[in-house]
Amino acid sequence: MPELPEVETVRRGLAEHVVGRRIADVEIRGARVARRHLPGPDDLVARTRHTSVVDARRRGKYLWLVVADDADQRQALLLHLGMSGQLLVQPPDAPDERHLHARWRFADDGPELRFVDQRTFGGMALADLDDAGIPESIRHIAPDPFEGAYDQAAVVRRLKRRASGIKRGLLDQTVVSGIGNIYADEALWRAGIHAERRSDLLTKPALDRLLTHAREVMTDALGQGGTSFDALYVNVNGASGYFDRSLAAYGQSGMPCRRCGTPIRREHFMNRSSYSCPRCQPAPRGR
DNA sequence: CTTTTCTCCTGTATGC
DNA sequence: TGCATACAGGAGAAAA
Repeated sequence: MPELPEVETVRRGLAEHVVGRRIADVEIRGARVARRHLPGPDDLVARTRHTSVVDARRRGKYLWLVVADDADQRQALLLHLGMSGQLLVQPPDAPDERHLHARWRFADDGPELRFVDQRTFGGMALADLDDAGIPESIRHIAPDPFEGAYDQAAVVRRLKRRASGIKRGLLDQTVVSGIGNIYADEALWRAGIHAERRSDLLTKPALDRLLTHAREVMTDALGQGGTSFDALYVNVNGASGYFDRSLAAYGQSGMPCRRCGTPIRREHFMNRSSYSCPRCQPAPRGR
């Protein structure tokens, strides 16, 4: 479940291993992985081969390679890992992965880049960059808490106007991006707020503290290389992150709360699981 | 307009 | 043992 810390870990790997290299060839297998590139996979291949990778950037859970052609016309190769996507830097002679969907070979004949995705919720598309350097197709995605463009007071004002559960707001990528189910639960646990508390009934200071916890828990996770529960999330070298050992709420049902010892509970919410401490995060009345 | 629900996918775990 | 079902959930389309 790659969220901001996991995607940032991957972005750093791309910055180290791919930026500065010239793409010699691109191979896309099947129609699904490039389904959001409306002109089709052949168009994507034709427009990215023989370009140079000049940057690797990220907003929320989206990341993109900035590629430049010989006239220095720049475009974004926009990538999303979805649930199970991996970007792997592999020796050209490494055997194909079971769910290999795309491969980039480079003019230097060095390691190649591969997009592997078991569930294919992830994918790629080409996009134009706007004046701020953001791909046009993700203009609806709000800045994430690590960006200069992030305005926490503005996010607080938006959450203060929403008449729905606070966790929905945390997960809404048009409000604040990068937070998924894991870090939403961790931020809510740190803040002592139940997922279904109404966003507009929380105080602005409480919303501000919650967002600060969200940024801090993602900073902590980034320091551990992200969270891995299984082999589905790995960095570009195939290595797992270690933040799963530090999770206080997510996936911890039955384990004692690290603050008060009460067993962590699991509830169903928005067609997924929510984990919280019954004592530190009391459910709102009238539910 | 805002908010909610549905759908895409496949490997793993669990139940009968 | 074998088959059916639940579950993991990001994001966008569709519905309310």
